[in-house]
Amino acid sequence: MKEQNTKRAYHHGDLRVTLLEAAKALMAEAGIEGLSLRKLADKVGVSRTAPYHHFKDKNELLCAIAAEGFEHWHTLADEILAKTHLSPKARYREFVYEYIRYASENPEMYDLMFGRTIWKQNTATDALKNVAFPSFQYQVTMTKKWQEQGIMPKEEDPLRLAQVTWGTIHGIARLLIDGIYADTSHIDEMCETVVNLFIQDK
Amino acid sequence: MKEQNTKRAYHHGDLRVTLLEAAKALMAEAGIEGLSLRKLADKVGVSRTAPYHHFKDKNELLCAIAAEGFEHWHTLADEILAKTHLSPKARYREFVYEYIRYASENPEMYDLMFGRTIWKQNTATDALKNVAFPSFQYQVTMTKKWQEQGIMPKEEDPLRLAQVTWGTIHGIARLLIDGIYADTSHIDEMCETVVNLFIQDK
DNA sequence: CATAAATCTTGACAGCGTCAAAATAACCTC
DNA sequence: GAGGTTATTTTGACGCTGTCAAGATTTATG
Repeated sequence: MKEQNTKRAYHHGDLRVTLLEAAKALMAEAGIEGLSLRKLADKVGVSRTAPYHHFKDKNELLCAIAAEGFEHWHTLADEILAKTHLSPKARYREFVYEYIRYASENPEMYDLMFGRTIWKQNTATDALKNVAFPSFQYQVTMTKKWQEQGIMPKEEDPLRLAQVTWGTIHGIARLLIDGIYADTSHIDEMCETVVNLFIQDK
Repeated sequence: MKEQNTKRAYHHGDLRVTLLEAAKALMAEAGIEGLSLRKLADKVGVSRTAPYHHFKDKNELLCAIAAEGFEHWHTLADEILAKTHLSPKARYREFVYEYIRYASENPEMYDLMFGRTIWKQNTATDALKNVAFPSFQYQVTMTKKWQEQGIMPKEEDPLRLAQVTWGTIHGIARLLIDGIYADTSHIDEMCETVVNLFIQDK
C-alpha cells in the first residue's frame, strides 16, 4: 500500500508534506525559535539530516511554512470581501476583527509571515514571494475599493492610506502577539475604535 | 590609575559597563540574534563566562540594554513635548516623525524594547519593567493631553485611542524595521498621512 | 538487469548558552 | 600588615543547534 501524491513515496512516503505538517504543529507550540530541525526530524521519526533532502536549509522550511500561511490567510480575507450582503462599513469592520483574530490565534504563523525572521534578512524564496507580495498588494487594492465605496477619504493617496491603515491593524496585532498588550479582552473595543477613526459615516 | 565608578575597579575595571557598551554596538551591527555572549566576551577581551558575574544570563543582559534604550527614548519624547512654541498639531507631527525616525535608525534596539524577545516570554527584569511600563503609560498620558488640546476626538476612550494611535506608528515602525516596507523614502509621506487621519483641524 | 538518481543515515564540526570547579585579585577586619 | 572573606575571572564540560561530507539504501530509468 503506497500513496500516489505529487512526490512519489520513497522510503518514508512523502516526507516533505509530513515535515511541513509537523513543523507547523511544532512551531505553533514551541515558537519559531523553538522549532529546530533536529526536534522536527525526531518527531517525524527520521534522522537529523533527512529534512535536508527536501529543504535546502532551515530558512527554506520556514519559507514553505509561511507560504502555506499566506494561502490560508488569503482565502480568509477573500471570504469576508465576498459578503456583499453586508454594508461596506460592516465588511471593513469584519475584516479588522478577522485580521486581529487570525493574528492572535496564530501568533507564531503571523510572526513568521509578517515578521523579521524572513523579511529582514531578505531570505525569502521565490515561491514565498509569489504568494506574499500579492498579499501585500492586496491591502492596497482593498484600500482603493474602500475609497471608491466612500468609507475612506478619497483625497489620500491609496498607497499611503493602505500603508497607514494596514500599519494600524498590523501594529495592534503585533502588540498583542508580542506580549505588550497582555489583555486580549480589549480586542473588540480596539477594533471598534479603529473603525470609528478610519471609516467615514457610511 | 583606577577609576571610581558605581562599581569599583576589580580585575578589569568596571566590566559591566564595558559589556553593556560593547553589547549595544554588537547588537546594532549583528542584530539581537547575532549578539552572542561568547562573541561579546571575546570582543571585550575576557573569557566566555566572565559576563555571568555581572548578568545572570543572556536575558538579563538584554533587559539591561533595553532599559537603557527606554531611558534614551524617554528623553527624546520629553524634548518634543517641551517645544511649547509649536502648535499642538505641529508637536504631534514631530512626535510621529521622531518616533519613526528613532525606530528606523535603531532597529535592533527598537525591536528589543518593543518586540517579542523580552515581552512574549515574560522574562523582563524588575529593573526593566520600572522604566518600560511608565513609557507605555506615557502613550496614554499624552493621548489624554491631545484630546484636551482638541486635536484628537474627545469622545473616544483615552486608553483605546492611545492603543490605536500608538499601534499605528508602532505598526509602521515595525513594517519598516522588519523589512516589509523596503522603501524608507516614503517615511515622510506616511507620517503626514498619519497626522492627516488622526488630527482634527487644529 | 544494470546504471543512475533520489533518499536516508551516521559521523563530524563549529557555534551557542550555561553550569561546576578551580584560580586569582581585591577588600575588610583584627 | 596578616588572614580570611568575598568578588571576580578562567578553564573544562555538557547538551543543544544548523549543516556539511561520505556512505548506505531504495527507487527510478534505460
